[in-house]
Amino acid sequence: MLNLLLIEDDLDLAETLVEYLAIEGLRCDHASNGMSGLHFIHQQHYDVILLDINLPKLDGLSLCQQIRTEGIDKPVLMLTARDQLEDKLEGFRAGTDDYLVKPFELSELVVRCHALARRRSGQIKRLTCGDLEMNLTDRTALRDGHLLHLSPTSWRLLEKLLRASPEAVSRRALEESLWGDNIPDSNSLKVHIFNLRKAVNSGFGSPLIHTVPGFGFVLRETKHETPH
Amino acid sequence: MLNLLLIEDDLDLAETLVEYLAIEGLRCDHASNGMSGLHFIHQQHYDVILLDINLPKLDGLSLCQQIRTEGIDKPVLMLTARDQLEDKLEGFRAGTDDYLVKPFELSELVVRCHALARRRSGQIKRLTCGDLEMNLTDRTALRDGHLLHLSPTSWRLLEKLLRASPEAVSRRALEESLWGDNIPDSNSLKVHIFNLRKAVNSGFGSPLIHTVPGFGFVLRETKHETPH
DNA sequence: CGATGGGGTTAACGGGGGGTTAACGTGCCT
DNA sequence: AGGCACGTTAACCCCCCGTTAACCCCATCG
Repeated sequence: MLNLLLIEDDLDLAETLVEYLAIEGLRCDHASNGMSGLHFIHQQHYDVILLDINLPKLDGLSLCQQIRTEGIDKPVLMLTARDQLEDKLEGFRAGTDDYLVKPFELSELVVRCHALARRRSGQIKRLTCGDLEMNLTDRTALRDGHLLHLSPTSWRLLEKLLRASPEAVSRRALEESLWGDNIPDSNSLKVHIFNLRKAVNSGFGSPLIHTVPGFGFVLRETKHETPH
Repeated sequence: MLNLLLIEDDLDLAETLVEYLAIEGLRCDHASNGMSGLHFIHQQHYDVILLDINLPKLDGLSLCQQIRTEGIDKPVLMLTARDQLEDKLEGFRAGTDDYLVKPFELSELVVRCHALARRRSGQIKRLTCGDLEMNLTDRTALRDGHLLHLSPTSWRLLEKLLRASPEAVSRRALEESLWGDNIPDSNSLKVHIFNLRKAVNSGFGSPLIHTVPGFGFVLRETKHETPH
């Protein structure tokens, strides 16, 4: 879920926006002047910052410039009634990422927020299954929030299984994805699966890696038990 | 210098645009239909893609969707005469990053291009990660307020890692950013990483530079460790 | 019953990835 | 010349990790 910060001195407009954004499933804090907005930004993480230009205490352009020189690289979307070309150019010069002229359609604001957030943090490609999450870009794997320690091959195995999930993967396919054409004739795969199981299930309740007898393995949250 | 691709079937408009962009110092290739545009994208690196929606062969929306599903994450800016809300929403749904309605001011297009391309391409003058901060203008690096002494290559290494942070960087990419095409076949990178570590971690508690086994390195604040 | 075979577990070994150190050369500064 | 900073290279060490071969469990079947 996205986490936004709205910096806007028109309280009516702010309230409307926050409410609407909530309906659309976006959390949104609100600051009513520039200094307060700056404070919020330093305090907490936001995916996108919605910034009015006419603000008391510290105007939007200065605020934007300031956080940029501070090295804060958060996406900024300026919301303002100023529709002249020179205003826009000034906004971008100050370091904004997008510029929307009031009055605007709420739904356009929402999709632009998503676009901005995706470009910055959404470039991260992640695979998940239950409480297991694999982050391809920073190459970390987490189970229930805890960092897992995976060897290179364990990593590749898990990636393959996760990509296929909830489908099962045959031994053959797994071996091929690890070794290509020349597959060792030993039980190497078994050992790697074993290690992977140990790493993924270490201390956690339900196992995620299940074996499919006579075929291969699956990664899925709950395996249907059929009492017999 | 930015490298753009314009996909637009109106040849007059295209020519005008390309010329104007050249004046502003932006290189711009031109494709006159969707299929050709796709070909260009696969062929070469672009910083931003300018995309018309009404296109012969393959329309802009489909093209955008397609490259997104291919995992191509380049910034896309849609240029179109369609100004209705629903058109815009459709554009963003297809995965565009920005949407500009014709006719538009050329200078606005330029600043939006820069905004889209800015992220990893250098305009940011100050990079930080935790208590580490790097000031590109006066070429100083501080850790917890203390000045770090970095050799030129250590500096370049750190900059590369910092720009990518919190993403991991492969050994290959690091070597290429240091030496370009002719990479030494020795363990030079190892030594430089070692020196950089010494400089960055000198006397401080948590290390910031982590190795990703079998891949490369990351710069990030320490994550939660597993309870064994 | 014992044989068989698929799957799980464990430990030993060996190579290599990665870390560390020092020597050498080169350019620069005095 | 001498000193210094820096990049490169080679040598060395350690321990992780992949491989392998055992062994174990247990189901199925003759």
